Amino acid sequence: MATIIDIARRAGVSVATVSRTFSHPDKVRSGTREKVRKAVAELDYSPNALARSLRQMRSGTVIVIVPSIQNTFFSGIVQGVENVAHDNGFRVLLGETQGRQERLDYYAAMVSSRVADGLILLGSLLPGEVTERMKEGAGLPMPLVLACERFEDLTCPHVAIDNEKGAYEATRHLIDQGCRRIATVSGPAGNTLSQDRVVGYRRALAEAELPFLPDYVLEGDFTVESGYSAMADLLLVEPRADGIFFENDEMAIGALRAIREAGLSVPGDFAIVGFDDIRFAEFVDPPLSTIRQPTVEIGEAAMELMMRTLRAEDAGATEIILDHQLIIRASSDRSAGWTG
Amino acid sequence: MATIIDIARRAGVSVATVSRTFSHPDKVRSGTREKVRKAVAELDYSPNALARSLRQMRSGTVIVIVPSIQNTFFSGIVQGVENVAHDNGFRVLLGETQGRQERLDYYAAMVSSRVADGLILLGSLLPGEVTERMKEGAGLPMPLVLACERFEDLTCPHVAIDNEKGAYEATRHLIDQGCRRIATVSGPAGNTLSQDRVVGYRRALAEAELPFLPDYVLEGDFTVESGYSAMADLLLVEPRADGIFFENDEMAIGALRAIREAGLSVPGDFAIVGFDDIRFAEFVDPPLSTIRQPTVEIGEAAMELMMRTLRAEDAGATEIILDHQLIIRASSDRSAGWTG
DNA sequence: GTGAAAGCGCTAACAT
DNA sequence: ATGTTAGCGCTTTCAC
Repeated sequence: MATIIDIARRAGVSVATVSRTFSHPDKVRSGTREKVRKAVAELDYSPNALARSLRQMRSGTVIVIVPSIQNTFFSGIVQGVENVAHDNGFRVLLGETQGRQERLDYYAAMVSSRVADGLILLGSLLPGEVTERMKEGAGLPMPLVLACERFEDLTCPHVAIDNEKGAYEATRHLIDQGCRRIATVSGPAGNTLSQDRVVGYRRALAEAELPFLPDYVLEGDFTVESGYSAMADLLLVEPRADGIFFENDEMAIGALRAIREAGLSVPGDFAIVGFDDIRFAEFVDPPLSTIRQPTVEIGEAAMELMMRTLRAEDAGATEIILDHQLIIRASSDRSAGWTG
Repeated sequence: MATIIDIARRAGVSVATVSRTFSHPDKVRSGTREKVRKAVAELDYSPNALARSLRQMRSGTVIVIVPSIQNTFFSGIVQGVENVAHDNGFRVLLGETQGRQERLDYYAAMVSSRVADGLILLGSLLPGEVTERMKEGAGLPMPLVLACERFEDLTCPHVAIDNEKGAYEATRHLIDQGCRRIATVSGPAGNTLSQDRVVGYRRALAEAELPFLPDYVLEGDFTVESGYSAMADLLLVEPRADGIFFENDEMAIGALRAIREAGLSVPGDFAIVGFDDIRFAEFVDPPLSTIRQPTVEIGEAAMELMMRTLRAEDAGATEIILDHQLIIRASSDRSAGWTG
């Protein structure tokens, strides 16, 4: 495997010139550049990024942490991250945690060992190292940007939508459709994003002077399966709800099955709204109303914040809130019946 | 940021000893080991993986290439890869191509520049570098393992299921359910995996002495959207099909919507079978019959092959074929009506 | 069991 | 514009 020395020898120049040809081409005369390019082609050389990173003390790589690549919601965000990373000469790699702390800590260790320069977190987990530092009241132990989730007591650049408002609008929409007994299926209790959405749900109820009933608040974990079983539980609650706000689309899709199996219908018996607008949302029966998040923009903003952090501009506690959008489909449309 | 020298100084030993404490603890007396561990804790040291990789000439990282993290099928495979990687002290990172050649080439370049040691490919794309070398009749330019897809003229370790047989069984099952006019929606034409499945479909037809009608073979691209539009086309074909084999579940789910919108039913008007058994398959209406692939096992086998390749054991053209399974759900069950 | 030292491939400061 | 060289942090002979 050819090294920079081989190229230098072959091109009849110094290693410094070869290096410059790659990093600062404008500082090399074009004739020289040509000689180098020729040698590179002949020997099929490609620079050793490890050596370069070691020397430069930065890897030029960021890792995006997703809870699950099975969750169809993250793709747009990753796309956005990559757009900006590419413009800045950075690589993007993905890590999947499957909700396991150890897995996240494993990726965090890659930053500590300088395999990557920073982490963009899409999930609801924080590296153990970070949690410890927070307790000590110290700063972040590594460059970190949160996309979507926020954490109590953690000062960290962060981009998201206004979850409280999104949930409020979803619930409000159900009320406008004539629902009066509105339930919700939330994410895991510790999840701030989920908590924010529950707050929005309650605000909409309060504003419409509808009672808040604890029995109408079920806890899920954002999976289809949990939506199915939460719905099974909800079917037993009297009086029966007539509208349900699901805190993500996957759970809503799981619930559709439970409702179908019970011989009930949507939106006739239950008007339904989800959250995220995943790709399947408009293909289920009936097509799912939902809150669409601007995923690509979230990713772009997150990577911008990461770049600022890495340039030591200290993005600090910068918080970027982007706009969401209520998408009305048949699952909540009681005005015209529903034809699918 | 502490380096190995800081630790050596603090522990009162040489850098060699510190290094050995991490890499070959058995070659260090336990008392010495303890001193080192103490210094490490005090200075919050973590070894610079770049320096280590540079010295060892291997990065200890493999990249798994997925076409899209929106495709819910890959998660299990990644899980399997990680199981084996972890046992071997390897890191796993993901790269998403979104079907774009440039993106794949970008990840391939990470191997050339020694950021990663090899690539595990889940998609239907090959790095440009590899394609070129193939034309020259040369060997692989980098460690590569194919999971799922195979390529003509490419000698490369590879793990998959028997796609031809899976498709045969799916089609055969439709025939057993009484279907006589069976259509199929394939993947992109160039895709070998898709070609293999079409072959299996045709074999089942031939065996049952059913005619093969080109009009009954539609081309999709494995997305929900393409399933929807292929189905829209298929609805216009006379005589109308009564059974359809979709080469993946996503397309089948898209088709369900088109069928619904046409006022037709499944499995009454069309019995349907998909492929992959993605998580949503049993939650759609009606639940989808499908061919389940042993995803975790595929990933494990792929990483085993990668390890062999990296240990220069030259896995060569090793091919591992794993068992699939026909999952029968309501979408193809005409024996008992369908209750969802 | 432990230490001294060479060197992995590259970049950047300095010299010419 | 180009060359010389130190050194990034680590591992690994080779001595002792």
